[in-house]
Amino acid sequence: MKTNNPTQQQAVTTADKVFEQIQHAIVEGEIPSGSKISEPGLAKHYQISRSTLREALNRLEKCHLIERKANVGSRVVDCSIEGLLELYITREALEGMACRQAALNMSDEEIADMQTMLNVHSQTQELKDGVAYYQEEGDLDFHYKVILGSHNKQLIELICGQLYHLIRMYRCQFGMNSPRASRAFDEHSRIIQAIADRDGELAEMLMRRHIAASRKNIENKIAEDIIQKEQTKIQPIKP
Amino acid sequence: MKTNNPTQQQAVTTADKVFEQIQHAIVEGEIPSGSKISEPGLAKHYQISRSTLREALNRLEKCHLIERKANVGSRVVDCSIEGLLELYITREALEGMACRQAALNMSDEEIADMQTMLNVHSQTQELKDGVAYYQEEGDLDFHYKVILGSHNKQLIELICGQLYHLIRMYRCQFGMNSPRASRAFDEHSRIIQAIADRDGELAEMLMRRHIAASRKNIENKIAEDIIQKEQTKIQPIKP
DNA sequence: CAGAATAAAATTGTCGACAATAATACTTAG
DNA sequence: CTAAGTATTATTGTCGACAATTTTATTCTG
Repeated sequence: MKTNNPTQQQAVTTADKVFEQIQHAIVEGEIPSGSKISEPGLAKHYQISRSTLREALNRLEKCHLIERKANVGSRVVDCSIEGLLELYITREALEGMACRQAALNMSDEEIADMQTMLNVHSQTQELKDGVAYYQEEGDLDFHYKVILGSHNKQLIELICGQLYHLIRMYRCQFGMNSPRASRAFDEHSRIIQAIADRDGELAEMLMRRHIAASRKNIENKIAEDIIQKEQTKIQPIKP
Repeated sequence: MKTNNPTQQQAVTTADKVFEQIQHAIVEGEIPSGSKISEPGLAKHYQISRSTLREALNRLEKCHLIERKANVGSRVVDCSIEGLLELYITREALEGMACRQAALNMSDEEIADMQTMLNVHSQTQELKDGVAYYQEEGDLDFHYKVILGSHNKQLIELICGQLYHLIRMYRCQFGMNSPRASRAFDEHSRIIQAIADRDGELAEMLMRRHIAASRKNIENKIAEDIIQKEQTKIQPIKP
């Protein structure tokens, strides 16, 4: 599974590597959301000093995966339904604008590139017949391309560098590989069309509807699965 | 001058205090934008160990005031015109949405509070007769209240905790205490009205126009002052 | 004299130890 | 037996030193 986003430059320092490992562990739920983080414990577990662990924790805090309080310690953010909805509202605002900017700033090559990508996804989708694959990889590919297409460093950093880690975490924790594949495909198609037409206003509107629809879809699913959530929580590394 | 934003909890650890000092120094231009940061130098200057300085640097990186490269070091972000425009576009998206959410989620007391604030500013403005005061303090007060009124932690953190430090930095570096006071006042007034009417759609639209207008205003001013910019750069702490 | 290769200096990353603060266990008074 | 206060333990914050890497200075070769 391709979990990493395109903005993240390659890890060179050991703090970077440990950061990625812990990030993965949090996103996948191996370290449960809401749990307290023991600095000595984690440092020992990853065979590193506490200083470099703290360096890694700082990066985790940067992408909002943990929260720190002075003289008390760090906790993994907990995944509440309200938090998820707030996240999607924020995403709607940012990606909507990114999509508008993409319509203005993307090069013709980038647009052509995205259209061919959509065709590939289309075939894959026909083959796998509406299975979750599209949602997992294709969906992220599409959104990343649009965001990068905005050519706006602020937007790219905020969405790819920060929000999307949280989104992936929520997706894992709440187990949503939503069955919106075919409808999402149509929506993606129309968005690309608007971008190709250089119609920023329409592109933004469509992207916002796309995300809002996704949010409402999730809202419905959660009401069903909410009881099972407590049981599916995976054990932490250190009990 | 009230430079701190409302989300920032009180500094308790020494790293926090040094962070605030450096933050102030960067925003005010005492440490020039684009300059390299010497860890040993700054640590000696603030009489602290390099470890706690690095802790402070991590927080500065969190609000996008410095950038780090592995094994190379930190630089203060440099204030380019493109960067400023990108920042305002991002702000337009986020604050627009915050304003929409404020219209939906603010309590009646909060709204009343904001209306009285506007009256106070109105009088102050009449007294000082359109001087920059309104832009400096009143404008920030208004925007902070709207953002907090969204009751959305994601939006609040992103805007108040991150973007606004950069915005203040740009304001200082480019010396913009813009003379849009009276017009901005009218715009604020209409936004509050939309919020009071619980009209989220209109509130978002008005806020986006308000920020877009501010952006265009800046765009014009910059073209004039751009030559003087290099000369007005203040000396760094350590040469 | 110019440019590449090498050596020296400086800077960043990592480590282990100590100090300050918070959480826990225990003692003692009511 | 409960509750407040105190002592103990554990955790976080800070420090100085060493290792790894980059930058600068120097040397050597064409």
